[in-house]
Parts: sequence; structure tokens; C-alpha cells
Amino acid sequence: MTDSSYEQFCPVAMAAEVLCARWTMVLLREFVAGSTRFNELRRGVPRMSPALLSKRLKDLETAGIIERSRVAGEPDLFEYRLTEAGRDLKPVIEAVGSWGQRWIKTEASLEKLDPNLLMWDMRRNIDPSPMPRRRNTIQIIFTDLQEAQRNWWLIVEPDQDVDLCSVDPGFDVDLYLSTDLRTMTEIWMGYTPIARAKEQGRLILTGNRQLEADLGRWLSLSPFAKVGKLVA
Amino acid sequence: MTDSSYEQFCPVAMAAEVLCARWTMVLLREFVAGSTRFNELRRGVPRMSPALLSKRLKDLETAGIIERSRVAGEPDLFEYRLTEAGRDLKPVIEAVGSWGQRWIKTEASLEKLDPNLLMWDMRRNIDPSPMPRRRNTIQIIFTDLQEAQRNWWLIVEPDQDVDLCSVDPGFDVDLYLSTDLRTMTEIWMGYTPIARAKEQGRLILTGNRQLEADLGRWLSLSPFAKVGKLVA
DNA sequence: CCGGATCCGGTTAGATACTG
DNA sequence: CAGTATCTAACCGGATCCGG
Repeated sequence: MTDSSYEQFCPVAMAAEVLCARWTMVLLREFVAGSTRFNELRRGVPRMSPALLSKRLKDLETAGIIERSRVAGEPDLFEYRLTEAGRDLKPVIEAVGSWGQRWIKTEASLEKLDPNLLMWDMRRNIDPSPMPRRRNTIQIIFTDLQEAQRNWWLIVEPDQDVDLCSVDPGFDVDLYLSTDLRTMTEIWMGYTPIARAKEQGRLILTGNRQLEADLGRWLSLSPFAKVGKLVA
Repeated sequence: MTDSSYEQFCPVAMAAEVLCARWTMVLLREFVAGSTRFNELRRGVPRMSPALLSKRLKDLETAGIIERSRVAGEPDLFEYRLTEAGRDLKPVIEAVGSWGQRWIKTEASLEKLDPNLLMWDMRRNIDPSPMPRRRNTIQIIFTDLQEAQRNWWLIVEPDQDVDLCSVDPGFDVDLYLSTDLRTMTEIWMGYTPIARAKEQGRLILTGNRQLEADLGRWLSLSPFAKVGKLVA
């Protein structure tokens, strides 16, 4: 380990040495959101090289923030989990994210649209409890995207498991959600209420009336959606 | 500006792009602590090269976190001040520092002793209100250090201004504080109570009885001293 | 497919010196 | 006081490859 230290006893400096390395804060957000496997983490930080991810995981393990262990029962699969010190980073991530939600210009965020990250985040935050107690299949159609990223299926199983597919799983679709990537992202971030998007025709729902009416309940928004903007 | 972006719309990622660059979190702590001038900031981040400091200041200005302006009345002196967005970073710095205070091993912090940073921090946090309403001169003697860093004088003026000198200002000394750098740092960080250090003979006070008795009131500790450690 | 390791080129940071 | 300039070392991004 090279001496890339700030050489300050101050707890801010000591913490920043490990927390403020490139990608680390974003990676920790993935952990706080619940990811545990190498390739699961990769999906949340797709632009991070696997080599750097591997290095950061080692650094975080050395720092006592995560633990690496074998997946129970599986011979050579590994998982990474937050330690108590790692779980205690949740307020830090929340403070950073709340500040970002409040002060980063809306347009700057909306220049980084990414359907993979959006759908992955939406999947993680679906609340199945207001849904009918059967399998519910919701198809999202991004009308402005090319074929490969255009269609997505959320499958909420009776056991409350949520799957995300980018190829047709073949089930009957209960609700179609037709929109564009920007509108869906604005909704997710809390910039645009669902009702307004529907009024403006930027979001069109077709299918099961109950699922449609309850959209605002089962489609949880970003954890930061409720933080108010102070700038336009 | 190269594209060193995370390319994620998530507010954590957007905020981390600017907040988690090398040195930036430590620099922001300096701002939150009240520094405004280039060389004042340098004193708080002595291991940061002036070139990088200059670049970071420009980055923070571009990000809308600080503002650069001329010092009122002075022709070519400049100052940097937090904007509203910058002041709103205080909870972020506090969250990072509190986590550090709680989870960074004590020994790791105490490997980075630095009398300049310690005295600079102490000076900033002196509370003159419990002191006699006259000039109070306190000499700190680090018995384990060489001549150049051994003696320090805190001068609390009647107008409540606090000066720090590393050369004898020539005033009569009201209180002598004789200790070693590690003990003083432990006290500052909240690891060791003043009373215990005195009992163990690691801190020796000589001079004005009232100043001595009130030490715990005018010597404010680190803002993070009250955060409890969860690890030994 | 999973969980990485290796190699290479470009960018960034550290050290030191210097200037208006 | 408030920064630049310059050179070198460390780090990062991207692509490729590898063993189970």
C-alpha cells in the first residue's frame, strides 16, 4: 500500500482516505442498496473496470468496511457484505445523496440517462405489497430507444420476488408502461409527478386498472426523490 | 475538462464526482471550519501542493460550492467563501467525520501527529468567554519535540481574538501547559479526558489557578470529540 | 458464466522551484 | 500573498485474457 495518505489525524481526513477514492462512494451506494456479488456490483457500476472494482473491494475489506466470504453451499462463489462499520456508512451515503439531489442541476443529471441503471434501481425498489397476490408482469417500453434497450419486463412473483428482463419472458403482460427514458427518469428522481407525466401524455398506462391506479404505491421512487430542490 | 465522470444520474454519483476528488473533502472541512484565504487554506492542508489547491478551488467554484472575490478594500487580495450550496455541505462533512471518529482505529489516527495542525485547530476552537477579560497568554510546551515545534503561544485578546505564535511574543505567560504531542492530541480528539491526563502526569498545568480550573471550558475539543468510539 | 488478473497508454497527483 | 511551471511517479480506464 503506497503512502497516499493525507497525513492528518482529523477524522474527516482519515475517513476521506478510504471513502473518497475514485468510485468508492458509488460502490458503497451499491452495497447500501443491497448488492453482494461481484457481478451484481458490476451491474451497478458498469463503467468501473473489473480490475479497479477488485482493488476497491480489497481496500474496503482492509478498511473493515466489507467482508468477503463464500456463498453458503456454493463451492467457489463469493459474496461481499457490509460489516457493522460498513452499515454505519448509510448516513454518509444519505448525506451525500441528499446534497446531490438538492444542489446538482436537474439538467446535469438528465444528461446521464441510462436505462440499465434506471431499471435496475426500479427493480430493487418495487414494493409488491399493494399488488394482487399472483404473478404480475409489467412491460416498460421506452419509445425513444433502439430495439436492444427498448423493452423491459418486471415480473413480480407471488413470493414477492422481483425479476427484471430485457428479453420477453413470455408471460401475459398485466400492465404496459409506455414512456420515454427521460420522463421515466424524471419520475424516478422525483422531478416529475406521475400524474403530470400522464396528463402531458409522456406516460401512457394500458392494462389492469387496479395496477394502474396503484402505480404510485408499488413503484417506489428513488430514495432521494423526497428531498426538495432548492435550485431550478 | 476530460470526461472523468461516473456517467450515472444518481445523486450520490453526481455529488461524488465533485466531493470525492482527492483532497476535496479535507479542503471542504477547512472551509466549514472558517478558512477563506489561499494561504489560510494551505495551512489546513499543508501536504496539498499549491497547484492542486488552485485547481480544486477552481473546480469548487465551477461546481457552485465556493465563490472567489476580492477582499473588501484590499486591491489584490482574494478570498474564497462557501455559497449556500457549500454551507449545505456541513452535514456531509459532519457525517464523514463522525463515521471516522467512530470507526477509524485510534492508533491509526495517532500515527499522524502534527503539532501545526493540532495547534491551528485548537486556536480556531478556543472559547474566550470563560476567561478573564484581559489578555490571556497560554504557553504550550511539547516536551517530546525539537526546538522548532516545541513551544507555542495562544494569545487571547480582550476583544476575544485568538492568536497563535510559534515564537515567543514576549508577553507574561498566564498559564503553562506542559505535555507531549500524543497526549495533547488524545485530549483534543476526545480519547483521553483532561483529568486523566493530569492524574497520569502526562499533562502538567502551571500558573493562573482560575485559567487552570476552567481549562475544560475554554479549551474546546474537536467537533467530533463527543462521538463515541465503538471499537478499541 | 463467474471472479477476477494482466498489460498498456493516458491522466492525475506529488515535489520542488519560481514569479508578479 | 497568491498562485505557476515543470518533472516524475502513481493511478485509472479499456481491452484482453484466464482458470474453474
